[in-house]
Amino acid sequence: MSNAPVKSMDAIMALCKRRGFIYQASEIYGGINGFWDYGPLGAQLKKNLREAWWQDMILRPAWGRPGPNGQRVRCVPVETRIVQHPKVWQASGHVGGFNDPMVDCKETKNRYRFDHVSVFVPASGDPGDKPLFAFMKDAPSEAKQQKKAEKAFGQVKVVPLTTIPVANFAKVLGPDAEKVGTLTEPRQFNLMFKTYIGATATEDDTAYLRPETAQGIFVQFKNVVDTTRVKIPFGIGNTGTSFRNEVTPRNFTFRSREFEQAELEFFCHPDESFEWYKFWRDFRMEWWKSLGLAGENLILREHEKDELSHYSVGTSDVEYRFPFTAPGFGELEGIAHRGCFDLTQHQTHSGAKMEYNDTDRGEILPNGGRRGERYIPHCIEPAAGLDRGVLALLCEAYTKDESRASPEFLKLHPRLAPVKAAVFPLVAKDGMPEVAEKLHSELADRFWRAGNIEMDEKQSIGKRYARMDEAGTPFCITIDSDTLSGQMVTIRDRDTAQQEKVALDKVADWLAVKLGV
RNA sequence: GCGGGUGUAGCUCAGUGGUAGAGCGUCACGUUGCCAACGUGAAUGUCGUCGGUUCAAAUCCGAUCACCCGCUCCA
Repeated sequence: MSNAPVKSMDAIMALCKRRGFIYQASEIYGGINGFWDYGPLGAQLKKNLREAWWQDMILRPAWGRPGPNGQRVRCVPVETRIVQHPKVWQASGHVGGFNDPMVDCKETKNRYRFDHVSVFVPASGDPGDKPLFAFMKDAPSEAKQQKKAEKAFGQVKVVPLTTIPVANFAKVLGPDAEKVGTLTEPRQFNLMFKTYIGATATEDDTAYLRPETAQGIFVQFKNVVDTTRVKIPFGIGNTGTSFRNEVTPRNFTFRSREFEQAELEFFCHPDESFEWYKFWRDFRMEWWKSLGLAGENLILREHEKDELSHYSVGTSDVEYRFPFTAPGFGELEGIAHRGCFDLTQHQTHSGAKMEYNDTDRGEILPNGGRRGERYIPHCIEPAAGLDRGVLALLCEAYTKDESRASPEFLKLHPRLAPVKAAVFPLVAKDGMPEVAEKLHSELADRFWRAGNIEMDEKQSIGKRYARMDEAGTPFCITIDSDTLSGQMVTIRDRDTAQQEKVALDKVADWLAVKLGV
């Protein structure tokens, strides 16, 4: 466990507001539960993260390194719609899976997912007038209820609450309750946003806002294969907004009802799927580390067997220790081996054939070619949350150091920092502002693709450094008397406050190296 | 959904029935010689929202919204 003190989430949120990273959505109307907007710095930070993903997953997947098959990894993008045919969500299982029935306990006010509650009942025979002891697996209620049940019945067995008729709930003792019969009948909660298509919309025109971007990829899989000359193994990436009616939006932007995903579906032959799963799992962890989430706040957690979806043979999460989850972790990205579940589901529901004709496989024919093999590809899904990524980066970057003139600052990685550099005249006289303005123009024209270059001549030099520290700007370039006399500028490093002298005409090249552009 | 807490300037907060406040930040002018320097001045609030009680409400009451914490859920 970390010895570092947990950072104050209140302080991080205050900085995010103060410096224009994150605002409450519709704030002047009192806000709206589960929605957050990005201000100027936040919008640029998130764009930089999205582009880093796009560059490292689509344009040059896995930084150009070979995959398990020894060849360069190939990925292509798609951009699919938030609104899909309603049948997409039936095929994907979301209409069922996102409608989990819940039971409430009237006594303890706790709410449980109906299919997560288990019950101790007599191993044989009738419980008579004794209660049935409900519990949550791996919760304190399990041992407590087991003890009571064994005292009442001797030999006990475990059955799911779903097998108990609602009429018998009166005999059920809730997991943390004192009295029997406090559990309500299961109720439906729809986690998908509903909408209506057409100007004269009626219930017949119901559609849903996507709860994940992945299904758009599966639905277009066949088109991509038929029109782009991709060959298995390959990936299809998709980024965009998704919606979930979270029961309890919480923890700043961590659990928002509208959020952005960056998902890759990597299609491969079933025999190679486990190797690809490990490849992507390890690369995704490395990727987040490369953006500054290094250290013990980031972990890769392999799911236990009983956590896995019924179709998945392996899933891991990249998790970050947020201030509000510490000492625990919150998920940034899930890397799932989804088998051929999704394509098979869509093949069944739509009738479209999702088989891939792999001409690199099968027996060798007399002419030297291959007979080919037809199969539904298996799929590895690294699915990242971009808003969660931004939040983790902000939390990790937030640094408090009372010994500095600017006690709060953001150690954002230069690749992600919304402002790449700032140019200051040491004092606003003696021609320094003019030199600064010229350098600012030069740098802005050269680096505008990467991010902002700012110019600031107001107030004392210390205040300007402090302002840039809070914005996470990695480099401040100061025009001083050495510039006027000897064409040298002073560049100050955000994290160390160390200064370095660089020739005025070499600043752009110096910065290009530091920014890696 | 339940329980607890909070809501006053951009941020942090004081103000418990009688004229809306402080520090920091922001802006302007002056100053400036490397880490939120200094001086002078300025702007910024329907006191979360709606309703009620009262001669009078930021303050008391009710409702509602939002955020934080716990439970629950979850990517």
